[in-house]
Order: sequence, then structure tokens, then C-alpha cells
Amino acid sequence: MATEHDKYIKPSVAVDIVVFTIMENELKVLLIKRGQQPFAGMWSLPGGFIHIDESPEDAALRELEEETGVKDVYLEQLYTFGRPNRDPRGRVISIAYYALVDSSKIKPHVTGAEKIENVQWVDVSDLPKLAFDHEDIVGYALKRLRYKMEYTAVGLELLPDLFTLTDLQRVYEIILSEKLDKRNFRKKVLSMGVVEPAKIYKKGPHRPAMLYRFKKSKPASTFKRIKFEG
Amino acid sequence: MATEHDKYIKPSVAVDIVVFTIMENELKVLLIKRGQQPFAGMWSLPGGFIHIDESPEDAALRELEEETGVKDVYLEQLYTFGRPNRDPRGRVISIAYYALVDSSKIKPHVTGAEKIENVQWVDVSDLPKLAFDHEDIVGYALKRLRYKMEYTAVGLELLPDLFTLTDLQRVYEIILSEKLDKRNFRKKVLSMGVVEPAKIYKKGPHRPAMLYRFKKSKPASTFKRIKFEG
DNA sequence: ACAAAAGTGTTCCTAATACACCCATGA
DNA sequence: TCATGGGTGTATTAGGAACACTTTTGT
Repeated sequence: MATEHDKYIKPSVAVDIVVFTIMENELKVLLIKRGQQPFAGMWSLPGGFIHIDESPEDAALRELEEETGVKDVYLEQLYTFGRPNRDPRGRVISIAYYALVDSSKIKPHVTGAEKIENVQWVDVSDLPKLAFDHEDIVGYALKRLRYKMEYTAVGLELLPDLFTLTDLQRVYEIILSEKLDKRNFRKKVLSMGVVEPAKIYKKGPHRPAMLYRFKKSKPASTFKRIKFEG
Repeated sequence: MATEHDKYIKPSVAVDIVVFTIMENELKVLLIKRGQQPFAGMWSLPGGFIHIDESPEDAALRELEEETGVKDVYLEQLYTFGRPNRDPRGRVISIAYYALVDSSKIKPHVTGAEKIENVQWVDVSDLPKLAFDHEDIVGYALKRLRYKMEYTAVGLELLPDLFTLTDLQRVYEIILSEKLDKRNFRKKVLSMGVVEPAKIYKKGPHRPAMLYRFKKSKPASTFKRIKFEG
């Protein structure tokens, strides 16, 4: 039951987003160097407070667009972190999300007031110490991403509209950190029915590869593009 | 970015808990009849606002003990619901949990000011209309519970310390709404290594059944493979 | 002796894995 | 013609699913 007391001392509510992308054959996370106290000068996850008239998802998408310039993103709620002393300034509850973005869609210049030096894509296997409990959040996101990769085709969200099966396999190998068998991988992906061949081939120095695209017609049960709660 | 504005108009943060138990061979959810507006007289999930010095988990456990008298509960965070107009009184963000309790541990009398008439265990297949977006929350909890039952032994949390394998099978059958094969079920459960036989037998009108207990040494998280298909 | 629940093995089938060679192209 | 990545099929194995009878007890 709510008491009058509760109504006066309210926590702040923020969103934090673990943004994954694949660049240079590595899984990267977007980090922001903090300008103010607390943890000034330390790296942290992008995020911010929820506006009073927007849903947490919208807040996450807004922050994401501000930092990466990308609008069409796979976004999934991760977990809500609310330990009383996780933020030294006071009570802040953070709804954490993770996002998957195609690196080719990222705009090189960020739109906000941030300097480029303060916004970096960092290799997940080479993370610095992070502000607040953001290391826990990244760890949780990684666990969830890897888990989800085992039984869905989320990996598609990290690729451009047209991609080869080898591209997709590379995404899985990078994230799961293990080599996969080419024939078995293709069998599995094709049997899921989540991709369809474009009739275009990718030209290159060697044999042209068939380009595929994400098949939108598939029911959401097999491949979730939208998260729960409309 | 947070503006000063945000810092003044903060949302309230609540927890709502979907408490499952098995009674009378049915899966039940704990509901509370609301005494005040909004939705006065309607059924709703137990829950309440987070105190300023407690974690969301602690808030959920506190509410849970108030309503059921049970302390030792399986509790898992579900999802955070934060649509701007989900509560007509104003901005309320709710961190939803689900809990599994052994019905034999529930104290018949609730400790709060609630009348017993206003606190009921209701069959999940026979839910009334619920206040707020609580029907969505229950739906989500059910989905998650069923999903988790497929590959873990969470069902154990609904049973007393000692139980027969038939008891456990009944739990799974009730929640998944399907009949399971006795031999396959036992093979699976025993191969997981999550239970161990007590050396006691349950006496009854027929052949005595071996009683089992939950084996604490084994992490319940690791035991089956997930199917590729979602 | 019988009613009622406890307990137990084997066969079948599907799905995952392991594994190696030919193909098409640009240089 | 060769270097490079693209593309394909089969045999084996492991795990899930289907399936029926004997055992033990209380009445």
C-alpha cells in the first residue's frame, strides 16, 4: 500500500541501453564517457531519464537515436536494476534494454552535444571499468544475447537488409565465440524459414554469393521483432 | 538527457506480483479486491509502491509476506510495465514479478487490514476482469512460467519439502495442461539430478511411494537443451 | 481377491552432428 | 591456372516420444 510518504520521495527512473553491433569482426558495445560527477571521466552505457509522457521503450529508442542516429532497431527489455545504492546521487531505478544495430546504418556523427571522443564502440572482450553497475548490465545482456542466439535468429538484426549466409554465420561465430559447421548452419537457418533469397548475387573477387533477406511474413512466435507490451 | 523538468515530475514505482500456487489440482493466482478508486471493487494483483530504501525484490517479498504469510518463495522478475496511461491516477511504472509458493505453507489468515473476502486464490483458467493492465501481466507470467517449465525444474517450487514423483508430475500436467508419460517424465527428472530420494515412503491406501526432496547442490539452471525454433 | 497407485525398459523416430569435395569467379 | 570463398549430401548418433505390464499395499 502506498503511504503519503512514498508519494513524496519517489525514485528517479532511467533507461540504460546495451547497444550491440558488429564492426571489424568483433562484437562491440556503445559506451559514453561521462562528463559529470559521479564517475566523471569513466565510461558508461548510454541512457537517461524517462520523460514523464513517454514509455520506457520510447525513452530507450529516443536515447538510441540521439547516440547512434539509428531509428530501426531491435530493442528488447532486459531487466530492471533497482538496488537502493546503485547510484550515489540518490535513488535511481534503471530499466535496462539491449539493442542490436546494423553497423552500416550508424551515422558517424552523433547529433547530441557529445564530442566524438566521448562516444566509442568498444570490443566486448576488452571493456574498461564502467560507471555504476553497468558492468553487471553488460554481462547480463551478453548472457541473454548468447542464449537467445541458440534458438532464434536474432543475429539477423545485426546485418544489413541484404546479406550472405556466410555473413550471418560470421555473426553467430563472433557472438558465440565458436566455429560453426557451414553445412549444418545453412541447413538450420534455411529450415527455420526466416530468410529468403533475393535474386541478387554479391559480386566480389571470388564466386558470387546469393544474397538473402529477412522474411517478414514469418509469425512472431518463431522470430520476435517486437517486444511484449505494446 | 535529463532536464530539470524530469527531476521534478517523477513517476511512481510499484511492484506487482503474480503469485502462483497449486490448490485443488488447479493453478491459482492470488488476487486482491480493490477498496479504493480507481477500479474500486475490481480484482487486481497484489503489489504496492517501493519504499525509498528497499530494492524492488525486497518490496515484492515484503508485499508477498503481507498477503500470504509466506517468506520462503521463489521470486523472479518478469517485466517492467511503464506505458504512460496504464494507471489513471498518474504515471506509475510497475516492476512485475512472479512467485511460486507451496500452498501448504500459506497462512490462512492474512496479516494486513484486508478482509479475507477481499483476498482470493483464483483459478487461472477462470480469471475475472482485472484492474489496470494486470491481465496482460498475468498472461505474460503464465507464458514465462510455462516456457520455463519446459527446460527447468521450477515446478519443484510449488511443492512441499518432501514429495513424490507423481506429485511433481501432476504439477507439470496442471501447468502445461497436458498429460505426460509417467516413464518419460521420471527418466527426465531423475536424469537432471535436481531431486534426491529421501529414504522415507509416503504411506497411503495403496503401494507406498518414495518421497523425494529438492537437491540443493545442483543449480537448477543447467539441464536441458533448447530447441532451435523458439 | 481386488482396487488403486507405484514403479520400470525397449523400440522408434526425429534432429543434431560430423565430415570432404566440387564450383564459380577475378586476378 | 590458381587462389579464394560459395555451395552441397550422407552416415552416425543422441535424445525425445510412444508404448504395457508387474508390484505393493490397504481394505
